[in-house]
Amino acid sequence: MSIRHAILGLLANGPRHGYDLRATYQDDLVRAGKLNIGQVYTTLDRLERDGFVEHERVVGAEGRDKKVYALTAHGRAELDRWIAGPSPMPLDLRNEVFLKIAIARRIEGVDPQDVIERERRACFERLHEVTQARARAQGVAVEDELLLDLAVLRLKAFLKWLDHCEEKLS
Amino acid sequence: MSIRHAILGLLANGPRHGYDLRATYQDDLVRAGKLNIGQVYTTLDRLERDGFVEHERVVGAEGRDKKVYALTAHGRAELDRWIAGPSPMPLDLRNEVFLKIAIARRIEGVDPQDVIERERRACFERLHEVTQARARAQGVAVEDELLLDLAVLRLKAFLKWLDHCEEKLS
DNA sequence: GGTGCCATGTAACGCGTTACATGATTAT
DNA sequence: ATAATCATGTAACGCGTTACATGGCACC
Repeated sequence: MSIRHAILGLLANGPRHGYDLRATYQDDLVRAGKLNIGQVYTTLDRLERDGFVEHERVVGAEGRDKKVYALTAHGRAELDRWIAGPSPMPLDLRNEVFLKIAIARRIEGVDPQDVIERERRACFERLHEVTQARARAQGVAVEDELLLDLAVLRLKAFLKWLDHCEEKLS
Repeated sequence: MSIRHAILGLLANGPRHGYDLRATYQDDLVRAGKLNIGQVYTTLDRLERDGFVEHERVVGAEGRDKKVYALTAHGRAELDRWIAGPSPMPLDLRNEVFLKIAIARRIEGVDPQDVIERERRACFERLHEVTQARARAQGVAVEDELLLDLAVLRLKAFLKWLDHCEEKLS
């Protein structure tokens, strides 16, 4: 549901067309993120179908055809509702590492402690990468920093959890 | 990709049929988790198509028809490869709360600090719920505890991040 | 006779990804 | 000329969810 709301959010500051929405998303909203252009168009179709946006065909000064989308009142209400409400924090019952450990415990000849150790190594490496990226982002853009700070906190929490798993399963 | 591997993992201890796989998943592997039975069958179809499993029609003692699936050598190799390799730890570039904050900053009349405050409250409540569930799980099953411990660590990390956001965006 | 569990599926939809196709304009 | 960018789409596939459909068996 995130891309729908991201697009609604970008439209809150005025009408835009699909290609422009993608550029704004990638260059301004989530600088490290990629947004598939095909998905933008299908998402806009669905938003229009649901009455959140409406479009107008505009022939630009250059002669290019554009479909310029604008928020409807309904769309603005949905955006406000989304921003005002809390985001779900699900339990992550399908966590891949958890599943891997649980399965490893059930198979003969596989040591779950080895799995934990390998995941820990990979997690450390990842933390290192992200920390370097964080250093490079320092002072460039606040939001880039925030996203990387979140990743760092998550990875540290995960490492703590892996230690915890090792203890409890020994 | 998690369900595919979970099913391969459950088949490592011997052949099973779809309905049984789902029951084992829910009652043994991820006790808090639900697995849609339709998805089990479509996943088994795909695993078979890819050569990871093969099935045999078995008429049970009661007269019920069962399709009993077994790992192929290829499937076992894939399972081992999955267990041995690290799990991806992506950056979560589409994190809903991050998007919400970023969008809130770009819309007039919306205060991102309010968004952060609301998310924090929701996060606290969630932490409280999960902590209670954790207490109930204590001593029942180690893996139930681990999953909830992970959730607790994640929520705490997220709360820390929200505090961090509040500072940096003020 | 009905309810519930065992057992298998299909269909429709949403969201996401990759790849392909089509044109116009702009810059080199 | 031709490559890049602007601009719009479609098609195919994977994975996930909900809902629907079918039938046998067991128990009350």
